[in-house]
Amino acid sequence: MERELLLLGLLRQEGMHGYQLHDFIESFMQTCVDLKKSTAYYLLDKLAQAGLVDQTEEREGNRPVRRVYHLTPAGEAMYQQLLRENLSGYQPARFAGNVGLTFLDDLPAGEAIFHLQQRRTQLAAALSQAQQAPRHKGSLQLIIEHQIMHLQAELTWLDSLVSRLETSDHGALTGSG
Amino acid sequence: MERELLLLGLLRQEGMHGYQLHDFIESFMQTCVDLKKSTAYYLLDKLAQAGLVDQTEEREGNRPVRRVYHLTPAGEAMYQQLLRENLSGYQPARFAGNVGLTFLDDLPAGEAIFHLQQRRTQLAAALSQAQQAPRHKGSLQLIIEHQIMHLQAELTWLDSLVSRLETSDHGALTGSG
DNA sequence: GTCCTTGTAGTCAGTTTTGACTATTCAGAT
DNA sequence: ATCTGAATAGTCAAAACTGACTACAAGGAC
Repeated sequence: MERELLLLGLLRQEGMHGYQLHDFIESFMQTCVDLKKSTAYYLLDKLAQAGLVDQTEEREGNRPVRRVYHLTPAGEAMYQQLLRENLSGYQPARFAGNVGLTFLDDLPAGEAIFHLQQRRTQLAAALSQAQQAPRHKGSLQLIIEHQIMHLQAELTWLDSLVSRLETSDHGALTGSG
Repeated sequence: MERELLLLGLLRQEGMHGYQLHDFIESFMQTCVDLKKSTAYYLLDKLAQAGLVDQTEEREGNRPVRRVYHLTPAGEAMYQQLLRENLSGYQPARFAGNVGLTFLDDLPAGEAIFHLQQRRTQLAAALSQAQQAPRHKGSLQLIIEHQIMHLQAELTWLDSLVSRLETSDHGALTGSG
C-alpha cells in the first residue's frame, strides 16, 4: 500500500496530474518506491474508482486537456489511516544484491573480489550523489539523510567483506588478484 | 533477474521440485527476495521454456508424481552470467517505510513519536531474531551478517530520529509524549 | 477403520505491472 | 515558415505476479 499512500499524500498537498506525480516520484522518491509512469496511471484510476480521488479535466493555455486529480474526503481518511500504518510498522528491505553473495563461493575468490570492487565503485558513486543532493525542506530531507546513512553502512560492510576475502586462504584466492 | 538467478543457483546445487525450492527460499532467503509459491512455479515454467532447466517426473514411494527440475548446460551458462552481473552491480534497496517519513510533518509530533516507537519495537524484534539465527555454512552466513548490520544501522538511525523529534520544538510536541 | 490436522504439490483466474508506443506542444536553429 | 529534439500526457497489449483454491498422503487420536 505504500504506493497508494505516496500518491494520496502528494495529492493532498495539491491537485496534480499523472505526469506531474510520476515526475516528482522519479526525481525525489527513488529510495522508497519504483513507480513506472503506466503504473502511476493505473493506480490513480484505481483510487478514482474507489472514490479516494476525483478527476477533473483541465486545460492550460492551448495545451491538450489533462486529468487533474484531487483528494476526496474519503481519500483524506484513507491517507490518515495508511500514514499511521506505515509509520508504526517496520517493513523489511529486500537486498537483491544478496542473491549473488549467496553464491559467492561458486566463483574463484580472485574473480569474486574483482566483481565486488566493481560493485563498490557504483555504491560509492551513489553515495557521493546522495551527499551532493541539495537540501530539501521538511521531511524530504529526512529520507536523504536516511539514504546517506544506509549507503555509508553498505560501503563499510562491502569493504570489510572484500578485505576478509583478500586475507582468507580459501582455495583459489592466492595468486589471481 | 535476481529471482531467476536464485532459482538457477539453487538448482545447480541439486535437482529440486518447486515446492522444495519455495520452501528453502521462504526459510533462508527472506532478506533477498519475496517469492510466492505460484510465482516460483511460473518462473520455473519460464526457465523450462527457455531451455535453462529441464523437468522430469519422479515418484517417491506412493506419493503422487512430482516435477523435478535440473539445470541444463544452457542454464549453467546463464547462471554464470547472471551471477557475475549480480555481483558486479549495485542495486539500490527500496525502503517502503520512507514513504511515511516523507509525510511525518502531517502528524502532531507526539503522535509521530508514538508510531515510530511502535516501529522501533518491530525493528528490534527483527534484529534479535536475526542475531539468534543458527550459523549457516558458507555464503548463507554472509547474508545473515549483512542483515544484522543493516538492522543495527536502522535501529540506531531510528533512535536518533526519535530523539531529534523529542527535543525539537515543533508545534504540538511538548506535552504529549 | 475413520476422523482430523499437517504437510506436500501444484493450478488457475484475476490483479498488477510494465515496455513500447502514440500524439501534441514548445523552444530554438535555420 | 519549418525542421528537430526535448518535454508533456497518456494508452494498450503483453508479461509478471499473487491469493485462493484443489487434491492427495502421512501420522496420530479415538
